[in-house]
Amino acid sequence: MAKLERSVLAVDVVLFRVDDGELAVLLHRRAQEPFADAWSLPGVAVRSAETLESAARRALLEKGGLHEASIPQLHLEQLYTFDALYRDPRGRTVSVAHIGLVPLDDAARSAGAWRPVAAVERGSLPFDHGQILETGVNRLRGKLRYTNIAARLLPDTFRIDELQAVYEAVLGRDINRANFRNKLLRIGLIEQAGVKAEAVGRRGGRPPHLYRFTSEGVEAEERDFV
Amino acid sequence: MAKLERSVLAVDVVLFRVDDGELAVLLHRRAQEPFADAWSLPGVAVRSAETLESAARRALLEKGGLHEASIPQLHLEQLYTFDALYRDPRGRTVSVAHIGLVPLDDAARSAGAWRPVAAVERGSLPFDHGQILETGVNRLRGKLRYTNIAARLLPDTFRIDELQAVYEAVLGRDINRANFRNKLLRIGLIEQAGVKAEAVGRRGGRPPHLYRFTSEGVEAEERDFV
DNA sequence: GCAAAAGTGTTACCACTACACCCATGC
DNA sequence: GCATGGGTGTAGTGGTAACACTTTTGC
Repeated sequence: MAKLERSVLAVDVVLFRVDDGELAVLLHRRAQEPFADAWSLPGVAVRSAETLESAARRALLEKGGLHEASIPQLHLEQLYTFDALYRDPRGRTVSVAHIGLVPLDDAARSAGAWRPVAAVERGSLPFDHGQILETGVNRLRGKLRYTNIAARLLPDTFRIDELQAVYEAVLGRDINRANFRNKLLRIGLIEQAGVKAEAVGRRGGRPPHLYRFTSEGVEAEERDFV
Repeated sequence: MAKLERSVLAVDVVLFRVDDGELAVLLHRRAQEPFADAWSLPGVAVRSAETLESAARRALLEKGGLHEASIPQLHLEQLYTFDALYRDPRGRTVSVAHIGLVPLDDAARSAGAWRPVAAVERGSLPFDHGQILETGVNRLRGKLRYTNIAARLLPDTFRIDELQAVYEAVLGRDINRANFRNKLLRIGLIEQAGVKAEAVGRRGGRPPHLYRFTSEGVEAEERDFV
């Protein structure tokens, strides 16, 4: 069994994006033992002079394979602190897991090893990373319902069908198009950005308006959105 | 400024109970510097061979002044991990804050230094404990809305007016008696425990039934209760 | 009987669901 | 014109809020 004399504090990051209607997560191929060559969540040990968030961004830089420029803008938030005594065979390691979100249009979407969440076998991940991923997905689903966190998965302005695709990818179910639209506008979560989107890559049909999230934070909203 | 060479992992606990219609928190009078004699949240450094939850219970035992017998039964859950670089003047200390709940009838209610949450001046608490307390209150309020966490603030069977008092104390607002009752029974959160309560300490009026929380976990409920 | 507190029912309103239909554009 | 997708309105349904009313006890 692992030795427990010294404790290490680490961070692991569950970085999400929505890709072509699917929720995807960034994985990292481990170079060293233990679990060499296995796909894991990117993570690093926390240095004594950096915050957890800094460490999480460093994990994405050093282990994530993302473009460096896109990392400072990413939305990052704490997920949960995992502390099982023997979760790491090298010794006691407490890991503060984080969730990160990449916007649809970010260049980071083309870099790194993205895998559809539905295709990741939880048991195949090393350490307790399967549990961390599961916790992350559940948290993201929950926050989508009562916060405006979807804004961090989209560009500043977007079409409503893109927004709906994000909700459907994360929640894993279909949503009625008309009601989705009516509700989000009625409660003031989003508003028209005025201009009409150019018809890039579209196959005809009425051109959509662009929308943005309203500035008022909806963090403390009391009701479900969807 | 503090030195950052070595990192310490700690836990702090926000222990709640409802006392006479008021939400109360357990405080601890610090014996040593820094902040000697100040009232703070109970907390300890995590040992390398114990889990965070064990450390949190140990904090309640060593710093909380509770009866030892009531500590193993307490509901405990992680709140958030606080990591500001200079939150502790002695050096880098990352603290995994926890929420704890004591049932109404527990003997622990008579032990320790309980203070009404509304009366605790956040700025008077040492370190970032004011922020931790605020985060804890908000989390408790949130979970009351969509989980059965109120069960951990009550005995196994209870009267509906006691349950309502818990909700009102935590949420900080009045609730309509008839609708509260109808809804919680309709959605199956609680059920009759069959017997009628004895009229101990009551001043007349129809004797109330006793109720219990239904066994089905309501953790993942999608809708607000209140 | 009267007060007090538990328990039940009623009504108006509002939000959600499902669905039909209209609008604006490409071809 | 026709297909395609964006945008709007409506009827039915069900939950919520406010409140009145009934029931069961103590005195």
